[in-house]
Amino acid sequence: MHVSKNSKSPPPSFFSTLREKGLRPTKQRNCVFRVINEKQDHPTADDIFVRVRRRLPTISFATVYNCLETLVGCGLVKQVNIDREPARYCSNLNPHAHFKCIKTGKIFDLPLDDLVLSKIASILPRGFNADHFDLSFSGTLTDLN
Amino acid sequence: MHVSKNSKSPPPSFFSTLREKGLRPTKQRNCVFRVINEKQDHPTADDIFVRVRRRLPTISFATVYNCLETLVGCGLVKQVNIDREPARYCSNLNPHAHFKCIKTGKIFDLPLDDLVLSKIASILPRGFNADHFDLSFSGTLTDLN
DNA sequence: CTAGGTGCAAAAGGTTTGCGGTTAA
DNA sequence: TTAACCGCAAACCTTTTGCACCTAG
Repeated sequence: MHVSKNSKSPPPSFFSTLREKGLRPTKQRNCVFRVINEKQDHPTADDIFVRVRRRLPTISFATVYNCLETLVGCGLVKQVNIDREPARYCSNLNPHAHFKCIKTGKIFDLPLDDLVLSKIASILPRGFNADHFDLSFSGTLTDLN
Repeated sequence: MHVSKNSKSPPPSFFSTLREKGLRPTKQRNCVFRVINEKQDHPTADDIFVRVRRRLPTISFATVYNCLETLVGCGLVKQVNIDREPARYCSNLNPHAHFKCIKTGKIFDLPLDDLVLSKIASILPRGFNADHFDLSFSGTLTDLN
């Protein structure tokens, strides 16, 4: 697994990233991308559909799914899969885990530093080459006043 | 207690665990449990249905799902969720991560020792109390000859 | 006896697909 | 101009549910 210094990369350019792959920066894709970036609350496809539709009242569900697939494929957003729940989408492209509060359903990002990343990578035996990993927790939050 | 490698009876924890919860150790539950324990290949509900049906030809899909839910709820088996794929079931109750080979689809267990477990727990900020975590990798296997 | 479990069929729910019409480059 | 994309509806696939019948304790 690739482990690098924990430098925060500049926000990816929506237009240049798509163009590099020969894909069109359509208004639907742009709008889906902006909705995910505006509010860091890990919306589901359904949440995104509702928010996008306020700006593009004719967009369809299928197009939202298509846009999400494209954006995830380009690395412009991340898909978050926790248990068997509907997929959520996340604009945080830095290495992080997720914590889901089982009382509120809210999802929190937990940043992962290089030390933790290398410890996680050390789990892999020789010959196991990971492209990708997912770490998620679920539990409750203590009210610390 | 008689214990042998090739014993066809399930580990006693099956009966006592269910009884402790006031649940019945039915032949359907027993069979599902045995199928998961016999072959450590992370079968899906569908795989389990096919294998169980060879022994209990009248068992229904819904019953397989019900049994799985019961067994997972009792802690007798673990449900493995990787990405958006169908759930898989696992008899390894020790702390472990999963590695999925993207070429073959095969799933491997990666044991987690106490040092790694405490490092993983250290990711949680104050006030985050995790009941549960999931760690999974995906990638390829190098043929090491 | 009876609470709990099974089997069946049908539905739910998230996601994907096929296709005719539209649009960005 | 034209390949890529959109919108719509229908399909897909895993999982859940409602209900009548059955069974373990």
